[in-house]
Amino acid sequence: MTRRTRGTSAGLDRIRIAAAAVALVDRDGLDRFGVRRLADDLGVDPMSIYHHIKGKAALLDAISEAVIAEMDTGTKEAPHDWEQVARQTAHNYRKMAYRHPRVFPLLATRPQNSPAALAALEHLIAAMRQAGLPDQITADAPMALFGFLNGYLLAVLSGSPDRPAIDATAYPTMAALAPLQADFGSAAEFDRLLDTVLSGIRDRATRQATH
Amino acid sequence: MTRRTRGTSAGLDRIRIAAAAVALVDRDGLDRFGVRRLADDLGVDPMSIYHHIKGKAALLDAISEAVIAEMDTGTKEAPHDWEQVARQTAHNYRKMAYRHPRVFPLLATRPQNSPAALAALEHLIAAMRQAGLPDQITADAPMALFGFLNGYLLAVLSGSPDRPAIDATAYPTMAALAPLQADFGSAAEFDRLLDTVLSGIRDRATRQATH
DNA sequence: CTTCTGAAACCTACGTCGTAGATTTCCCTG
DNA sequence: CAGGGAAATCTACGACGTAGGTTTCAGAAG
Repeated sequence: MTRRTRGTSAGLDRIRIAAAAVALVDRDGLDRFGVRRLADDLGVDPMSIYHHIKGKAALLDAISEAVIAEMDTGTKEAPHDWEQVARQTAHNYRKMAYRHPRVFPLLATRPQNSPAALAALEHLIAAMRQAGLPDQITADAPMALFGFLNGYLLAVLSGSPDRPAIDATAYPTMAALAPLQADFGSAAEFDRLLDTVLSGIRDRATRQATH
Repeated sequence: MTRRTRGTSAGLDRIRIAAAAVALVDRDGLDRFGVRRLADDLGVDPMSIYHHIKGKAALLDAISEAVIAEMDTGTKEAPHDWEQVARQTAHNYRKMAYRHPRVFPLLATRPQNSPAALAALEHLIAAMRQAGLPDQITADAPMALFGFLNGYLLAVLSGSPDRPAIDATAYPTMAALAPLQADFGSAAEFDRLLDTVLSGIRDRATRQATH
């Protein structure tokens, strides 16, 4: 009963494969991910996967696409204030990242061209434009916001669970401020940093408007 | 003449290995990087490398350490205005990233605990503290700045050389603003986004001071 | 001058990986 | 009932990371 006979259907398709791949990365991490292990999880011959997804690189694309698609709930509401849209998007993104910490490096590294990702961007900059923000600042906002989100979440999620203590004599200021960084990775820290980035966008907008 | 006799020195050490590894990643990319190819470049047996660096993971650590160390020129000047320090650090970081675009994902993914990296951080937050910025904002600044730098540079450097055109009917606002994103990856765009982040830090500081 | 010792390098071998190419089986259409 | 395409498996190849053993040499100890 170990293996299927040769021509019978195994019910494989892109969706099922991507879901199993996400589960495998969540469980074992990116290093241990591979076509053969994925085939084992699916109870299938490794080469069967290639009839639906053309190679390992495409598999990684499918993983990031699946994880992004899982995130797009609740963006269909009426257009709010652009800052509310940005905050909501950022928090949804963070939630997704914490659900799949070992998948996240894939998202931060690869360009995101999936419909779900583009729709979220369109929603955000449409709200900014409707609010009357200068076009150049609106055009720059996605890179500023998602640049920060990707870099910050990458640092938080791939940081070692026990952060090394700092040498107080070599780096006195860092040592003095260390207590204020004790909530590393917390929602409170995230809110502070997100506020900083959004403040920057707002500030640049008002400066350019009055100039 | 193909191979060395067995006990003779090949002049290997951690420095030479790391330099060759950086050159190999620069040339062939992270996917093609491996112990055997590195040994070929060095004219050496693969296992010889293990007497100086204990495994592939440690090799990647050595690569990122070498690239960071190459960056620390010019931080020994007198303490300037904190914004000048931040801008200088950011520009140095960007220069390094553009010199080694295929190494950069390594830096953005791994926590940076090398002395060179810590010294740059200490320099930055010392300048902020001396300028009288609130401690919490100073403590948050490194994550805000390097979060942005890592995420943004990752997007710029690993983006495909030909960016896909956007669907004007599905995403009208993005299509309308596309001309303003034409300088993707340029120094001008970088300066605008860096200004945004630094404005956010400054703005938060003044708001907290007057509050 | 001889002997010992440790380091540096190489050689062999094992299990794993991604995937190209050929083969088998099923299902659907004519 | 014939045949063709789709889905799955089987086989095989080259490359990878690295554990364990072997060889050689330089310098210290006697």
